[in-house]
Amino acid sequence: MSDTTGTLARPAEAAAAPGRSVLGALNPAPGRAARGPAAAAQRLGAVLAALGLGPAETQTLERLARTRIVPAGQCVFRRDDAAHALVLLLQGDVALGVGAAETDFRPERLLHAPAWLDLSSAWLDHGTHALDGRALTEVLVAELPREAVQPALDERPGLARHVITGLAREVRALTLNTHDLMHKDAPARLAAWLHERLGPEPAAAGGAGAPSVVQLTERKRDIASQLGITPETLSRLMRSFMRRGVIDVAGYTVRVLDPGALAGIARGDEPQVEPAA
Amino acid sequence: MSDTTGTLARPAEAAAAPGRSVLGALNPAPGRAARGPAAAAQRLGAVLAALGLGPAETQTLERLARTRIVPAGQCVFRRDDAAHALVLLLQGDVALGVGAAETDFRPERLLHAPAWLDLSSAWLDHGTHALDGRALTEVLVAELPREAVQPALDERPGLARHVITGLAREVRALTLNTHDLMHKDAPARLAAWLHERLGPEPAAAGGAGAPSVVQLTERKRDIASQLGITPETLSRLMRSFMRRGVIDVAGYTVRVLDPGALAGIARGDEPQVEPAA
DNA sequence: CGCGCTCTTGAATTCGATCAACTATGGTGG
DNA sequence: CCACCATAGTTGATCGAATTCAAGAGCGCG
Repeated sequence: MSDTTGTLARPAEAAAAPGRSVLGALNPAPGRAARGPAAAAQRLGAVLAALGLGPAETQTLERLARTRIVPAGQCVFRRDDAAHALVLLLQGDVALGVGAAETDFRPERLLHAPAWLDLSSAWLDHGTHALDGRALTEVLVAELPREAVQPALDERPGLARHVITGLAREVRALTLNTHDLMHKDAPARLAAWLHERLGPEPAAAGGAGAPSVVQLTERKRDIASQLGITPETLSRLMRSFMRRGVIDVAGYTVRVLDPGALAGIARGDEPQVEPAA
Repeated sequence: MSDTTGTLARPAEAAAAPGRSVLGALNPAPGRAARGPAAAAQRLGAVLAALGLGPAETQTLERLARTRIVPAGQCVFRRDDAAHALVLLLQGDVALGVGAAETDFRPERLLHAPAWLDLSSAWLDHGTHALDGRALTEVLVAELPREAVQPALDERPGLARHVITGLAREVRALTLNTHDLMHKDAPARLAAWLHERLGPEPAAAGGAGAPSVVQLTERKRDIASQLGITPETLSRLMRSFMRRGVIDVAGYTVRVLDPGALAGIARGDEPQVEPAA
């Protein structure tokens, strides 16, 4: 098949996207969590700051947090576990989804540090985590017990504000996702997913000067799982887009040739015509 | 078809479920919103109290709120409208969904007063409402401008706590909904929906003494839309469940004959066998 | 009564899943 | 070094669930 070859066995960890903005400096040892209490504490402070918290709030939370290392493949938390703490992902990648064993686990969302793993469950009485959290790499997490955060919240308005904003963002993302699942078909969802990871490409004036590239950092089966489709369907869709000249796929590298067409497919208004040739 | 008849044209508004618990007294004039500033203010206070806010928080919010009446069929807010305020539903029913005109509007969630209509969007910078909100009946809403709520939040910890809890509940509901959409088929989703509206029926010892009844208060097409299926499929599923002896449908009244079987279908572990006869 | 609305039922169709090879890659151990 | 195996992805054939299209039935209302 011509030159569609690329590394197949795994998405190259070394090929991770170059760190961007403030968070760039936050990935010192990719794939390996910071070892030792001192390193963990330092990392916690950096992550809290990166999430937009002020120095005072950061210090308050640092005192409450308990950090924990979870080896790759293990569960960070299980759904139906009582959620007594907010969970923050300091380092590594975690999949939120369902499934008993490491096999047959179906990820619904993938998170990369730094990010909140579960900012909501602990606030609900008798709340449990809604999903399993499974470490994809070795992972460093911080847990903030609700009982301890509660009073801190009352004293530090900035903290409450941060929690509210984080939750609001999550509500928005979930609402949009739900909408897509209900009303968009598989091609539209994939196109939207790809288009979203393009970032704001400011209208390259030149022709084929700098085609936008999306590097897939996760296995295709996990991407498919997030989109609510099977790996087979994902593969067929990729090929279909390729035949239409919208993208060019080589292994885990996707070059987007026609962002406009991609957006059209994502909106669902594209008539799905495919050249017979 | 024997006695499956029932009122067809509309779900009888008068047949609304009997008011339950604290909220029973909150529906004085069903179908018609409280008229006049005084009535609106009183209703606002009652709703805030019913939502679990203390007297101090209630008074604070009462001062900030602006109430508004929206006639049936009109939009309470449009998606892509800038969201500058939290929106609270004081009276009436609203559908959250998408669709330009009153026809071809696809509801994704239905809300009955008292409830938060949009507790999240206003917290996001440049935030817009994620969905259209369309009044199904004449509706009374209260809007709490974010700029005004913000400082109140810093002074009254109970307020922040309430917002956080509300958002956390929403995150949980959306997460579970997303999960169902991705992994459950149509019969399972419908069964789960029905089972949820059964309420905690405490194991009726008697035989066919008091079969649990679910009164549908909305059009079946709207129920289907919420479940992400077509009205035709909903109709077929209802009939299928009926043939299996799980439920009995008469117009907008659904009698659940076998809650256990319903739960089984909802879990998806039921082998979908249907008696040939 | 006829019109408009909602729901129902049937037939045809289509999208995506499932099942089953087969290819490509990387790691392991002889 | 190479045979061997495990894993990831691709491709094709087939199946089935749910939508679409089309027609009909029940009910309320002017």
